[in-house]
Amino acid sequence: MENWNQQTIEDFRRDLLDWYDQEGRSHLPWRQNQDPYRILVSELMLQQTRVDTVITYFNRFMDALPTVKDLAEAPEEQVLKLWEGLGYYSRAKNLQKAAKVVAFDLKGNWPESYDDLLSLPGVGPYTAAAVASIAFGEVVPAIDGNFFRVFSRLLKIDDDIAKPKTRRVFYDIVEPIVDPKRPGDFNQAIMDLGTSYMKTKDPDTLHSPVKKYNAAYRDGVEEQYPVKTKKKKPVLQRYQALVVENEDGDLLYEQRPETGLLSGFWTFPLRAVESVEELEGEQLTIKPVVHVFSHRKWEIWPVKVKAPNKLEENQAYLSTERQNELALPKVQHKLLDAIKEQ
DNA sequence: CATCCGTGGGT
DNA sequence: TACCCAAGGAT
Repeated sequence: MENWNQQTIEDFRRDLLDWYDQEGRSHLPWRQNQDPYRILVSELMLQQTRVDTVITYFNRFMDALPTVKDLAEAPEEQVLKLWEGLGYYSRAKNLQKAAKVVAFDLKGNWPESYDDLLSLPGVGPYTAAAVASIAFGEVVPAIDGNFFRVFSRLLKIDDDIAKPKTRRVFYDIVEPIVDPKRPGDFNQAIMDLGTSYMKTKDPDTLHSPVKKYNAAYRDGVEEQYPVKTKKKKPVLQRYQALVVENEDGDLLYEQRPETGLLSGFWTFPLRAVESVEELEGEQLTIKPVVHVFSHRKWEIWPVKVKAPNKLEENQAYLSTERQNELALPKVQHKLLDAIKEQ
């Protein structure tokens, strides 16, 4: 592993920020100003999600709910509808919880330090550091995937970034490198670097503004970094989706439990089946609807069945209009498309 | 600490 | 196709 002296650190900051000032993504909508609300919303949306995907969601969200008070007072149904399709929906629920803390409990006075921001729902070490540095100028590294990748290559850090304890290793190494005069810009410059010249696949280090600091490139081992253990593949689960239409043309839905995957969302009633032979009712499609989550793969066979005599507590017939109002998970949209095609 | 938690894009 | 990845956090 490399060890930079003070002069190298200062040279690196200058080269990085000079490049950032010239070629950084200053056009991103959450970089218009340093409003902590806008920064927080963008950071929650960007967790495990690409910038290109987030931009549209972010602009729509800010148009609908421009202030933290607007978000705190909004119906959760509206917040989820604005989030529909982004995934990891607990982020949306936590974001609104955080907004309520700021707007109501703290009467609009934002927590400004890393430690205080950490106490907000949905705000972990990365997001707390990002908001503290970008919105409030605190000198703290915002260690995300870009940060891990960039500095693992620059300094040849061999620790497995999939291990939680590695965050502490990086923090100790990198904390002295963050520019104390421009911590927010420093963190964002690392992100811009990590998605351009130092991206995951096919990096362009030859033209990188910090090429001369890149030890892994110098030694011809850049593709070995970052060190990261692989994830396990999703486990296959088979279901049949019960499709029931009443005399008004409404469809039977079932609300999922308040915990777990897609918690609280409405879908067709899903029943686990061990094999296709177990399917009951009239099969509606030739091929199953397949949907892949982070850790599960659903194979769903829509079947038409007769209406139940009595609805369960968590069941209801929903009109087309109501279905459009609600945020529905992607897998439910796929099911609707599949039965519509038949 | 390992696992859970969505989705879309790239190869 | 099957797999990997992308500005992580809660439990």
